[in-house]
Amino acid sequence: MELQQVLEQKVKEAANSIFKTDLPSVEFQPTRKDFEGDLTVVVFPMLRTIKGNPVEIGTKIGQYLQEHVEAIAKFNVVKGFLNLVVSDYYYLSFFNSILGKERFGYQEPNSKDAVMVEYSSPNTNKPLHLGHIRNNLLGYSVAEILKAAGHKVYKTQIINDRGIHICKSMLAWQKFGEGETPESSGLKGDHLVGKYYVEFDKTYKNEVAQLISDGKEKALAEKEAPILLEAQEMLRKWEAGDEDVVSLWKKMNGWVYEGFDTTYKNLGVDFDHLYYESNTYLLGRNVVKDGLEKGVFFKKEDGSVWIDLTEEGLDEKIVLRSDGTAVYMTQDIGTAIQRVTDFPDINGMVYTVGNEQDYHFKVLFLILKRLGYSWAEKLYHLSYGMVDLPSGKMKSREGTVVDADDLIKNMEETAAAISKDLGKLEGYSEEEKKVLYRTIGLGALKYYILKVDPKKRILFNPEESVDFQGNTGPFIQYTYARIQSILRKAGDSTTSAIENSFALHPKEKELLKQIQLFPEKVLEAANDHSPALIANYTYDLVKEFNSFYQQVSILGESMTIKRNFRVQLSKKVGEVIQDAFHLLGIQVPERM
RNA sequence: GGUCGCGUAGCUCAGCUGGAUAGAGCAUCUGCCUUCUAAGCAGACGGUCGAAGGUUCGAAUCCUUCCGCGAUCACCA
Repeated sequence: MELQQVLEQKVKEAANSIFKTDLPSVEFQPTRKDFEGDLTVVVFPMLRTIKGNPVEIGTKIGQYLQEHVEAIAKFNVVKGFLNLVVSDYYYLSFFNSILGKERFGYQEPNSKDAVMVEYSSPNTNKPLHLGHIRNNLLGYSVAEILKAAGHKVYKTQIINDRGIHICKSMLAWQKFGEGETPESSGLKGDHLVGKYYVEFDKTYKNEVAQLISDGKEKALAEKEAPILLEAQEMLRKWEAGDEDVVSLWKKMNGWVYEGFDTTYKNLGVDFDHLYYESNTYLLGRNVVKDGLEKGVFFKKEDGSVWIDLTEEGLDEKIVLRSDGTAVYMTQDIGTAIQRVTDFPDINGMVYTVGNEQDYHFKVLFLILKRLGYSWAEKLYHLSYGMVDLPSGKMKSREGTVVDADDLIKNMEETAAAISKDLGKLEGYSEEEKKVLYRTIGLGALKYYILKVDPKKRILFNPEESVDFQGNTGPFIQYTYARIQSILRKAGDSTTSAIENSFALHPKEKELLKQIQLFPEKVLEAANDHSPALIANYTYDLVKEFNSFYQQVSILGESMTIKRNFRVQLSKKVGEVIQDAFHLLGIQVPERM
């Protein structure tokens, strides 16, 4: 990075002194594997300001660089590409400069604006499923990446604890539950509540079918099924503060939270601050009233309030019902403002929500901008694709979901089975093994999901399950474990100083180049809100290391200088793997 | 219908701020455990980058049109 800046300067200098022209910019790229060199200057763009043959121009600039830049050892020109060979000395100096640095690649903590990252935000009427897992992993990872990029980060979620959906579970439990509790049934709280949500749906469907066979029209039957009317009545009571309903609501939500907590803990995600919709759903109405006075919104004859977004190519959007009650949008406006009030230092928020809500967030951000909030410019919808099954969409009501808890358990079991098969864990206690199986199982799952570009949809086939070989979490964890094994055997060479007076093996040089990329990858991932960039970077690093490991003897090297260097190089690769995986929320094992 | 996103090897994905013969993994096939963990390494096979135009010295990458898949356009959340 630094070298590239120096080179850009020097190339401009060269153009100036040789061709008497100013170059607006210089284009670099890593040299392709099939050519000699480390960094390549593309000559073609210069032809706009320098007339002549690209090979000649490249050669002249190459000569200039070789003479004036110490780090450039050699060069060659192929067509319009000036390939620069960077000296071993340069890479060794670079390595020395980061040797003692912890978390090389992370920026100074809290050196940038505070950002709030929202993720998870589930409904409280059913357990979490694979879709929530993607959301959680993405949100958590992006939060960690933003931290590493220097931001202060608040992780949050808004728990959708009120509404018709939870009333459905409550009602079904009241009718059919016979006082069942998590304790009495042995069911995890969220699963118990989810069970009654499914119960409700069954009854509802039966009632609708009955009404239809009695001669009702379908649409009417769906609106008038007695159990639905009852649920709606229950919601009204809740809003009126009916004691019995509220206390049932508290009890069942409590069960769900306990269940969620377990799942979050197992997944390894956490939150700094929680918002509950039951506290925030009334927010926003005053803001809308103010906005109405300021002319941001307008009122229709029936009293409903709207915003006109046709100038932006969107439609009119309702922000307050004619009866004065809030819609989803009203609430989100209020919540956003509330958050900035609660955490005055935040300048920017990330909403981790599926791409089915793209339109909603586009509108929300526009409204906040029109209301004149400066931070509204820095809102980001981390929109991700749905996780689908081969059979289609996951539907909780119909039971066609991959349950989060089941999936995590499955992954652990698969990891255990493979580990036992390989049998490399002699000396490990049962407890240590359990921890390891979890590390590997979760590593496989998290990597599998995070390595794909967030905006792409994922087709998850439970039959084929998640791989443990190739471009996978366990592959990377395995490399880390191998490195730790070397370090255990290396003795004092893990800390001895590095001399930079020897020739690098090509594999060593490649590794150093790859390590050098880490800081910019972190910034890029933060900028793009994409954990996939970190995953792919780590994979490339690890592949490079394994190739080195295979070809070059580390502990078997007889020259002490080289042996020490290789040990330290391996150690640093291990650190980068660990730090990179930390950004994905994945643990690394000492052995596996 | 309008808007947005996606379409790269049999499968899963990189590459997309334009640059050299488009890269990995899985699957299939071939080698490599008397040397630091074979969840590994080395190699073979496999591509009209959805299609057609355009911009450019140069396009998987940018623009237009079309096709396919998905989402969205509620006084639902």
